[in-house]
Amino acid sequence: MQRFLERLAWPDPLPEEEQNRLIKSVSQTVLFNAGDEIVPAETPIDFSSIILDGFCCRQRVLKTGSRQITAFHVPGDFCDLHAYMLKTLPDSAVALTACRVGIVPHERLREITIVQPHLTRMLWKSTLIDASVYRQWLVCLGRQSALSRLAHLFCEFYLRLDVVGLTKEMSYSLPVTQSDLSDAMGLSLVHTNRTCAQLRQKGLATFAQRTVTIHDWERLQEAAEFESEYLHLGNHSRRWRSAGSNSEPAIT
Amino acid sequence: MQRFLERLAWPDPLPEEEQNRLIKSVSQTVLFNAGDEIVPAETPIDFSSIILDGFCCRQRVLKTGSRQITAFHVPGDFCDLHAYMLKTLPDSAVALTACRVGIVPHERLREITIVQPHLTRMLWKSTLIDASVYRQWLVCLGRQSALSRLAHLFCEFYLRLDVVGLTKEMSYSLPVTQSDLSDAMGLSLVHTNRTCAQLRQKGLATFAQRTVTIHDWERLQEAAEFESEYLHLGNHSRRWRSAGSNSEPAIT
DNA sequence: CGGCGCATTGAGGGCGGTCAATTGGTGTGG
DNA sequence: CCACACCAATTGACCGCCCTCAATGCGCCG
Repeated sequence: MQRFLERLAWPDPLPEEEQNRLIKSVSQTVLFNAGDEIVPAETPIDFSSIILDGFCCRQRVLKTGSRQITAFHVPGDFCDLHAYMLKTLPDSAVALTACRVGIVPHERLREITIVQPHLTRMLWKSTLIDASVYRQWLVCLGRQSALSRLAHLFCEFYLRLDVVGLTKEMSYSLPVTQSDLSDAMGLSLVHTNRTCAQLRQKGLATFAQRTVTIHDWERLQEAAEFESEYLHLGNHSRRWRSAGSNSEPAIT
Repeated sequence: MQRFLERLAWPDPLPEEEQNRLIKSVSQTVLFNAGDEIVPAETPIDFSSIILDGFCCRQRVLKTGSRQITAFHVPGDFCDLHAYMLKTLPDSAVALTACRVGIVPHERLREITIVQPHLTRMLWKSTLIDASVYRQWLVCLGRQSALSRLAHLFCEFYLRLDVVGLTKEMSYSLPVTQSDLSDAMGLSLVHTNRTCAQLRQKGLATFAQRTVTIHDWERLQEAAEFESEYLHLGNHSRRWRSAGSNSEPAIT
């Protein structure tokens, strides 16, 4: 929960009063197994979910059976804050690993919008960052090669996970299958596999044993045409403050 | 301005007090010519823009020169409400036709979040609908054929324009080039042209003289695997209430 | 009339898709 | 400890959707 609060008003700390309000708004925590549906598609819901532990995605399955992942969510992310105003979403949230999820009833969110304008803006902002990532993915899917897309995804995960302290040196655990990566980047499984091999051969990054290791951060970013601004992490990612070191906490 | 207000709390009417607040928050209106940059990329801004007349898009140009359009905006849309919390966006807003734009200083939006929680939620909601469209486009770009993508785009525009009264029978003006359509759907210009021809030959829809005419709404939706829910128009689009008729106003 | 922007058409090629088989790691039960 | 099942990763062969290059048509406007 704490790491979630750190990120919400990022890079500023969230006032204590608002922290408490948010913590109180979690009515319960729920556990899911890998593959479980956290939130079903096309079903009205009256709560939103924060990922406290584990990885999940939002996905849509077409009539042909093909799947498109529209977003990945890591610990600290709301996976369906968008449902607060929209109630029903056309895609479902699915656990990619075992997940611990905090449930926030929409009624509590509504109260927040009435008495906590600043916190409201921070929640709003977090959905706008989601949208910014969607737009970036549109650029990747529409105009970038398979190699660039995968490289971009690996860059994105690196920064997102770094903020919540889930990187170690230049590598991080990415507990998803190549099939998941394919369905996110609009590629076939076979081609994703070959592209991973290419990234490895070029000395850019390796994806193996569900772990990404970045060999050459500079060249990986170039290959991806990666510009981190769309993630709106400020320059406060630990990466930017002291490369390699992960000793100092970002915000208390 | 009025048609904008109708849509914001859609399908409910926006309370008069909030309507006035919004109207007052427009500090000025500005005119742009086709091709003008309405809002530059990577530049901090302190206002957001409502399209009062004309069509615009958000777009990103890569180093290779290729362009990806991430969104189209029609009259009544905020084209960069997302900039309210994020301040800087990596893509620019560009006028596709002559545009009349209402400028809303962020300071006014901030005041709204403090004293008008309901209106705040409606503005938040409109950005969430943007995000919902982005996710749908991700599905299109990632997993659908060129034919499906174009068909989907034509369906989407039909409903979005219908809500603001910009359709006539089963056709509407879409004042963009095939090149714009290509850059939105991640296709080459040549292939977009051929796919338009295919849509016409199949009797689904025609795009000519910057006008889309839908010949077979049912089959067009099938080809696109189009489900309108993601637009969150409720069932209040005039299309759904009385097909073909456009006499009764949706909301006063 | 010439220039310009957009639409259209043809030819050829490559990126990435599909089908299919194999390998390897892991967990389970005999 | 091995047999087996199962899943993910890997590799090969082939193919097609869509891209690129290039030329032509067409309407508009100065």
